Amino acid sequence: MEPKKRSITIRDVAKIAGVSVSTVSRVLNGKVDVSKATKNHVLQVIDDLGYSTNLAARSMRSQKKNLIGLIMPDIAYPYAIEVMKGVNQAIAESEFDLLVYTSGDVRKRGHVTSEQKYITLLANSISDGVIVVAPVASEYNIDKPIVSIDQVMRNPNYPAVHATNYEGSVEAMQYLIGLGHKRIGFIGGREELESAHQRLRGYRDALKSAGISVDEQLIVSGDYTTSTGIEGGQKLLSLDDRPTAIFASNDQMAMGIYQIAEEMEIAIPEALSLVGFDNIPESKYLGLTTVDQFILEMGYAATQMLIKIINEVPGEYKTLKIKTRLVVRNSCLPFGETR
Amino acid sequence: MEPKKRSITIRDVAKIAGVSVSTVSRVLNGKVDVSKATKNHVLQVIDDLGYSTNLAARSMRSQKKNLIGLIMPDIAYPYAIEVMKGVNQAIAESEFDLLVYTSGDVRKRGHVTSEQKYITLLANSISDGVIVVAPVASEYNIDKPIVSIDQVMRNPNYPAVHATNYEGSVEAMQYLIGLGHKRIGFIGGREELESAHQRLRGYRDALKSAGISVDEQLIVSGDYTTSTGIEGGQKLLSLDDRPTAIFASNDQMAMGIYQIAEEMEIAIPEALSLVGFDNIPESKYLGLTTVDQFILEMGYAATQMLIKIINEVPGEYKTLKIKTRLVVRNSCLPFGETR
DNA sequence: ATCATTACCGGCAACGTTACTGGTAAATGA
DNA sequence: TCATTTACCAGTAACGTTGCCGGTAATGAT
Repeated sequence: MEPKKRSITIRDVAKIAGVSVSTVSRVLNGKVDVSKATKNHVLQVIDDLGYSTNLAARSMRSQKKNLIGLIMPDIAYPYAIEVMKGVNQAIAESEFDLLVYTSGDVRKRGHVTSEQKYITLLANSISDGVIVVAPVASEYNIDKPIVSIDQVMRNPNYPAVHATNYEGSVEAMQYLIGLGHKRIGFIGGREELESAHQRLRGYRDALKSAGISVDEQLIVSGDYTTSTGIEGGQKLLSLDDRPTAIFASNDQMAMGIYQIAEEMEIAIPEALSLVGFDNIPESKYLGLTTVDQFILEMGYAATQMLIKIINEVPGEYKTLKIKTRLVVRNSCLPFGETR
Repeated sequence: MEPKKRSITIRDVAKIAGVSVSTVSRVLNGKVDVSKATKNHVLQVIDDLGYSTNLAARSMRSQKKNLIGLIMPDIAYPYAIEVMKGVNQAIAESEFDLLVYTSGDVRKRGHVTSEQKYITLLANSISDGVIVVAPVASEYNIDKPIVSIDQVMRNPNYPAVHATNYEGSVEAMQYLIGLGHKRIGFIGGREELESAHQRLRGYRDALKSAGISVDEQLIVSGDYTTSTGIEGGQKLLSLDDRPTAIFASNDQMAMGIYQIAEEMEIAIPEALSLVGFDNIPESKYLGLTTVDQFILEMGYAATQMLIKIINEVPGEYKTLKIKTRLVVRNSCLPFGETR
């Protein structure tokens, strides 16, 4: 356990093996200009000494790092986890390794928008490319490929993978409307994210085309977290003329609604129909009807795209839209039924 | 989108700001020897140019990196995710950032045990310390602090955080035995992990002290994955004199048993009592009775411990045992009841 | 036997940063 | 006023690695 003063360097290996530093480097990188005998010998010494190359130094000197960075605002929520699974899967099939990077709460150090800072830091330093989830900035100061997951606000020039948020939202609403619901509440997502806007737009448009006027009272704001789901649900369910259905713009907020509804003794689906968005694994257990946006697949696709860009395989790399799908479970009932 | 040839370096900043490189470095690191005027000016230039320090170079030169590495064999299973949550929480409260590292399937590159290789790589390169989850190697060639989660096989000298696997296993078995079960199946975990051995030992000992002889037929092997849960369950449930209860040595394998039991039309808990280990989030939804080993807390504690070691706060850093707790849900029934 | 080619390897510079050393001008003390 | 401290800053040497250039010995061709 007593830490060594200095770790073993390539120079140590060279000295012991009786060769030059560059020779060691060459065997390390599988170059041709080295005889089999010396190669084996050096390899042996490397093994004996327990040498391992210093990533920092290598990455500083050479270009290819075989490392992909994944940047997320937080790590501990189902959406993020699903993305990671997808990314991880694509990574496992590739020659790359994954570096998941989270700064916890990025605001803790006093910078309000340090997202960019972290991205540049990571990207310019040690990775070949970056995947950024739910990006809030519109531009990044980067000399490396970057692919974003979830829609990008202003700058559509970055390659991105995202779901058909608008269409999915419309479909969910049509389902609810088709069940006969007219007073449908809506809980919005994080303002800074384009997905939140798209889903709200879908909500409004679906109502309009069904000839139902939008009651602004029924629209409350949230930020995709469970707690705002609870708050929003509370607000909506305390209304004098409370909604008979709620469309939460993600599943996690829908989970919050389950909680507050139970607390207020409003049965789902008997007294309240509920639809979510995302289809996180928990929804299956909850029996929540939701819009599947294939998060895992998005992570997978984004990673594949990034790898292609890094490896410079030719092709057009633009936004990739993944079709959502409504999965009906048992959190909804037709309006009027057993109410 | 057109990548720049070279990223902006500290030298560029220095040139534009009309100061020396070392001065820029000093403002970057908050040193004192720099006037307010120049400091602000340099900061301005940095902002204008969108400069960000190259982590690799910095980490090569200086000692402190403010980065902690988390190494896991895989990322996409509930246990790992819970650990990450805990680690992430401790990170958020600290001055450190987190680097989650996974090599996908480490075997894909032909090295059977590259776990060590990856750890040394990461540790010696860019982090101040490493947390390794479910370690299989007994020794690491590292000059940085290391804390392991889950029990370490042979070398108890590394500080580690782990659950009371043996005691938890005994408690689970006593519960099952207390319900009147005598033929209790067991599915084991990954051979290389100490936790697997401890849980098996608990199984055997509990039976012995209850005066029940161990039927080796009832012990099948697994590797903590859902699929081996299915296989093991199949084996056990196809036995002529099949068990009335199964103790799966982790929840994920228990989930596999739910699947195979449903397929074989064996009702849980009516026809089969089931107990797991871990208490992953899914278990709550499944209604699985299981041994909670507070995974998240383990991640949290391990991270705190590592940070203390890195910051050299004095104290004894040995193995920290976290007490397990049996959480009873509804996957078990007394023997003979509604069978 | 001579020349050209090839196989192999060592030396040196550079990547972008920080630690250290030391130097100059301003501020302070007598 | 002069000496001494202080505040500030520039220059240089590393950190561990890889890329490039060039050099020697062995091999092949004639």
